[in-house]
Amino acid sequence: MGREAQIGRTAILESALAIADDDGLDAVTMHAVAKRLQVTPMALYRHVANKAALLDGLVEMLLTEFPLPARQLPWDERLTALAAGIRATAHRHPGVFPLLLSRPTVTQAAVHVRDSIHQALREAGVPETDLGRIERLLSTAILGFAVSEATGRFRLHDQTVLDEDFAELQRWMRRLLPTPPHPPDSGATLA
Amino acid sequence: MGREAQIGRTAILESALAIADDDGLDAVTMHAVAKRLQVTPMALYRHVANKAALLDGLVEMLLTEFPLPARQLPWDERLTALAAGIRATAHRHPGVFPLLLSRPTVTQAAVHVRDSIHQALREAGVPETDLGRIERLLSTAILGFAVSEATGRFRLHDQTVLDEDFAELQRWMRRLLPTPPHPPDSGATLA
DNA sequence: ACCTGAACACCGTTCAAGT
DNA sequence: ACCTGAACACCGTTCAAGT
Repeated sequence: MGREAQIGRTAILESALAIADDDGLDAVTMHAVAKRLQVTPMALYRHVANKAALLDGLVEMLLTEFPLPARQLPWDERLTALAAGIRATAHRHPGVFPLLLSRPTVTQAAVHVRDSIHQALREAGVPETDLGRIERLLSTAILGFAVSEATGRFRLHDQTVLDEDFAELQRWMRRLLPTPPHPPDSGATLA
Repeated sequence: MGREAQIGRTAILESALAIADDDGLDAVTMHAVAKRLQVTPMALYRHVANKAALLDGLVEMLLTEFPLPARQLPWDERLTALAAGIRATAHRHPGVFPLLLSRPTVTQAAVHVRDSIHQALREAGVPETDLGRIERLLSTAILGFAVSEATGRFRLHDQTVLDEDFAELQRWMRRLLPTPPHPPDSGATLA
């Protein structure tokens, strides 16, 4: 019975991501992915349930790319690094990235990202009851900006302008959180 | 030669919007729109250039729905009302709304919305050089949240939770702007 | 001027058949 | 177990033809 598999779920997702990066999300069709793998479209259905499942897999790949910052870093640097990493992923994969704004946090990788933000907010002094809300609003602001860049909503503006926009957004994030991340390095903190 | 037109651009857009509201954006096909108008798909091409132009038209319809608040209102109430109106449009048209996050501000209706925000920010004391940046960040945060609701990213949360999320987002907006909108009504302001 | 009919190259997906 | 071939009901869009 056995027959050595020519393709697998990972190869399918990698092909689909490459197509999306090169030619946009609309170019990701079952036919196109199959062609890139030198296989018929129907061969894909042994490895992914359908096209929706394939897109879910692509989103999970992006989430896995987000660089979770080391726990040793101060919480504000962790938030800043995570936001920058998310934005970098949007720049690398503008075709797939907008899908992130329509997926609830249910997969493993998505939960890890959220937990990382929760932990940083905890250390920032956010009360436990507010963690969910603050995380939703912060991640929505970051995702909204990154999606806008990915889709070309800001296409009339120079990259330098958008970089400064993002820096300002980062400053807003900091201003909205309760406590300063580390006290100004004066000896007063020892008193 | 003349032959009385059976359909027009407006009827096409209204049909397309109704289909999107009922069955989602993917259900908006040239065939489906034509069928609803009791016409062949090819008849549409006399009134819209192609499907992309039809979707552009839908976005313009949503922008026209945004209720621009009266200029007599204090600027903070204007921003609050505009944000609430944008969110209400997302709730009414969840299928089409996410397209707003991929369109630059070029059409007439979009420019009117942006100008309305610019004027409110001016009265808030935002320096002229910062108007563009602040407007982009504020509108991105509002759109990001509304799109998240429209797509179902927050589908695991109750409506009451999301209402409170949005209220908190509104408070953030206020906190980030330079001056208080109207002095606290104590006699001290007369001194 | 506006709409139709026929046609084309695509889609996603099924089913039975091959190895 | 995995892949293929044939098939189906759709897509967006063209072109020439009808009124």
